[in-house]
Amino acid sequence: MNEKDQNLKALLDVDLLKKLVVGIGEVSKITGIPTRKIRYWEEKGAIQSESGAEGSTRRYNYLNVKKMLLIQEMIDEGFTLDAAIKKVEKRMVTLNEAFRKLADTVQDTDE
Amino acid sequence: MNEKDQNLKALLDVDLLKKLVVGIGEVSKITGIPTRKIRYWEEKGAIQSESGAEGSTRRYNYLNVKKMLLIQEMIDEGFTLDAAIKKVEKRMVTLNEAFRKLADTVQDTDE
DNA sequence: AACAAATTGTAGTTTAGTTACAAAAATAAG
DNA sequence: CTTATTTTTGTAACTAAACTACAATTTGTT
Repeated sequence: MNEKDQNLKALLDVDLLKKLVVGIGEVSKITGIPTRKIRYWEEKGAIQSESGAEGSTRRYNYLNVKKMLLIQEMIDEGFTLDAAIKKVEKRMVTLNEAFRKLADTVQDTDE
Repeated sequence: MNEKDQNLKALLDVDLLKKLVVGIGEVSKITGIPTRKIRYWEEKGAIQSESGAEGSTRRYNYLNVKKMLLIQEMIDEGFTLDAAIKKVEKRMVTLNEAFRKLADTVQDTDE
């Protein structure tokens, strides 16, 4: 493991990053998407919050928020919501995979 | 910029990471530290939430949470709260700096 | 115009968080 | 062991954030 990776390892706690889940109001502030719209997108299946049980409040992780930003981008470019969802879904496969790999790189014990 | 850095750049949106601020309940779930204790530590100046105005709710970012975890570690090792705070404060200088550098590495436009 | 897709509004309710008290444990000092 | 200090915990009364479940409006298509 080289120096850069070690620095990264010391700094970036991916386990922690995964647990940093924010409320819908915060997501709205971050992305500029109204909360009402976020809930609608979720109804449509565009995004999945970690709400767990019914009656509890929605929580979104890093990748969820990223996904919303991407969907919004697509829509701004003129795609319909459905088309945007499909496009972004593909993109997310790669991102999820990359994220998993990053977790490995950073979390692995020294070689 | 090498391939690894590029992958990292595509994946890790540091601007977004900075904005991922969680509520006190979430922090409590993540760290195992009771909310009451978190507020006490904040009174003592051990941590600083991004609560802005009075009456508003506390928000904690990645580094805030990291700091709490470190303080808890120190306490578990037998340090007093004050000693733990001082120790961790030093550690955080480095972490903050490393974080700033990471932001640069990842956010810089291609060379 | 007519239909469907997408977004927005909101009343009433639940959940999460706040402050400002005080009390109880735990640790250190005399 | 007693007193003082630090640290942690409890909780009542209140405010802020989020939820659901309706419906209405706006936007885009045929």
